[in-house]
Amino acid sequence: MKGIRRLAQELDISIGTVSRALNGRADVSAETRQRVLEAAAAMGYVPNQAGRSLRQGNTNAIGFMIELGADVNGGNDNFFMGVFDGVQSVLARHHLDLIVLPCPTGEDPAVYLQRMMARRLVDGLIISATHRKDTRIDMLTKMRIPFITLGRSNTPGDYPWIDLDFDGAARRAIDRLVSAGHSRIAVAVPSNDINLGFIFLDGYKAALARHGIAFDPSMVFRVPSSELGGYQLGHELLAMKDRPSAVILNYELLALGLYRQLGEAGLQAGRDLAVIGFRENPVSRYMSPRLTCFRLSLTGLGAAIGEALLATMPAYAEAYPLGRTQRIWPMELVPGESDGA
Amino acid sequence: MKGIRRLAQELDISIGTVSRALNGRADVSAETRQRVLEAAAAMGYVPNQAGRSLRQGNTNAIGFMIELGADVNGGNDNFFMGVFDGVQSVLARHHLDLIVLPCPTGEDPAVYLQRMMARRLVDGLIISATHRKDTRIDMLTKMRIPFITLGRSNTPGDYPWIDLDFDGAARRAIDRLVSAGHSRIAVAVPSNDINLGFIFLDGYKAALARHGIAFDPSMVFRVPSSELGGYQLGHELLAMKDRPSAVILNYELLALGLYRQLGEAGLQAGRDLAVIGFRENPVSRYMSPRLTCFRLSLTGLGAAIGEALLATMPAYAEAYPLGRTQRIWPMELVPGESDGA
DNA sequence: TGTAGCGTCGTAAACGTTTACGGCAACGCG
DNA sequence: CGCGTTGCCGTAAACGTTTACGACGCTACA
Repeated sequence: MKGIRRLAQELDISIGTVSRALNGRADVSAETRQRVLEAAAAMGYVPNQAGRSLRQGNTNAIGFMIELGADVNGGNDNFFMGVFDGVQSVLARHHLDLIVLPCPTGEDPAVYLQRMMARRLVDGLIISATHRKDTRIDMLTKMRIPFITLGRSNTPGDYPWIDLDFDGAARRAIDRLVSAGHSRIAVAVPSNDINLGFIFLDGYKAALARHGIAFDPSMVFRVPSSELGGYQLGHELLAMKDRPSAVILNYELLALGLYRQLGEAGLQAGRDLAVIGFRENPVSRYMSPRLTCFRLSLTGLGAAIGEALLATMPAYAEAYPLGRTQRIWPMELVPGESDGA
Repeated sequence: MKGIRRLAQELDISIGTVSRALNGRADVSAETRQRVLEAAAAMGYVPNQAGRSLRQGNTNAIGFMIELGADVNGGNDNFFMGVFDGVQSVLARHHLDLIVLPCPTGEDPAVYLQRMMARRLVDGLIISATHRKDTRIDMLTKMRIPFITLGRSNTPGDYPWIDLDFDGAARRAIDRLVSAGHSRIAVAVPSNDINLGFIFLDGYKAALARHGIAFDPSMVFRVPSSELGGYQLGHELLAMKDRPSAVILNYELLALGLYRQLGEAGLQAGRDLAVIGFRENPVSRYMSPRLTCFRLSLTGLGAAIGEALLATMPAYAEAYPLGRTQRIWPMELVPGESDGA
């Protein structure tokens, strides 16, 4: 005899009553409930999730899919660790667990996602690193699985998302550089189809236009989102005949490789080239010169994502009124030493 | 009508036969199997994991618990991303999925683990960031859940583990520094109870002894495993009356803060202080000066962990003969510019 | 021809829960 | 006193699989 049956036998009551007592239903006397809870704690009983899932058709878990491929921005650093913390702070209030689903490098994210959803492991899903055209969005809507994306995609449709303020960051970076006298400003974006690069680039163009500066396609550099990519960027910049005086980076760790390349040429960021990076993290905070970049609350972002996801699930409608969130997450510019200001 | 029942009805055969056909059992004709597989693919049928788990008492998933606390070495970088890839390469061969269980910052890892195991989400578990005394090990052995730890603990018992070669790394770092003429060599280890710091320190002491250098407790610095920790380390080093001429770091990103601190004093690693760090990653490869440190294959490590875990599970005894692996993972010294050689 | 063996398949129980339903006693009220 | 209501509980079905068991038809062989 195992599980709830053993517990019921021990207490000499029916398994139905035990279940109701544990689940906090009203039709069980206070005294019985007390006895059940104590016995459960004493015997270390915890309901079998498979049985429970089978019966009620849900899992009480939320999934967070990440891509392990090195070229995906954020896969390389502590970004997700902070976000996970934020998501869990919300989920914990509803007895939901967070499980992370790491898509192996080289596997098609859509195929991986299909496999994982087939396992019915989670009730809702957070997907990150949205691509320019992301088939996962159609797939999830078709499967009627509640989800939210961390990052907009270009895929049409009215799906929920939360995204960083790439547009605002690009605009403020340009504003800052222009008012410091720069007019030839390069931009580095990812070389893959992750959508954030496209948004960043759009913001860059719009900001230039606002200042009456003509867009020059030769100022756009597509490089891998890695330290190596920054090194390559530096190489290309140094090889130009009339070098830009400033560059804004879509990924902060590009700065490390760029610094290295500049240093090898006897140059220095801030003095010989103004650099503004995208996201503050411990590394960018301790680089020399310290990177001028944008700060955001990772746990705050995670919590917002968690709440927005639950808001799409009818089961949590009383806590989070049903709705499809589409939201830009704000970022704050933190001045460093790399932009020469 | 849903699931396997619908599939059976469609084909006008019994659900038992359908199940056997899908699971590759012998007692089903080749023709029937073919029809079933085609129909399943056509209807997009995939077995409900809850039903399957309930019946056969397993989940076909392996868990990987990580701790999100910032002070845990590895939580800050791409370490786990590489290891996940390696683990999955092995698990995929056995139709096992990897799910990552992130313990929130501030929650007791043992309590978290208990909660997650109660869900019966996984058949086996990988735990990382082993503490000096890690209650999770006793807990898992008592619960008879197959597991392996990434990192030794000081907890007694004959449990399986794979750990990096901290001892060898410390020894080779010391050898290199001594033969370059250094005799006052400091060491930085984590300020928390993660076990790897203690092993590193033991290796440090043993290596010094081998060279006939007396151990000096004032050469040991316990700092948080973060860039800030490195900055603090630099501060302490610079404040000493007779400064060591070299330092070895148990965590590579300490170097970033240390470099910063040195730079602010007009000093430079390699020239004014020899620095050897522990683990190579993209950041340490692009720092200036490039960090002399130790390289390892992350995916190779992950694959070894996956195989060692499966070797503890009777269900996979034909693929991996039963046994308890205890193994030191080798690392290779990659010379940089930071040790002045 | 009888029978043993084999290949193939259907039947039904079992896994551990939750929950709809009904029953029973106690209680209140007209 | 009759009857509806309420509080509490037990019964049993249902969730979607897997698998032990037995049945059936066929072949092969004595």
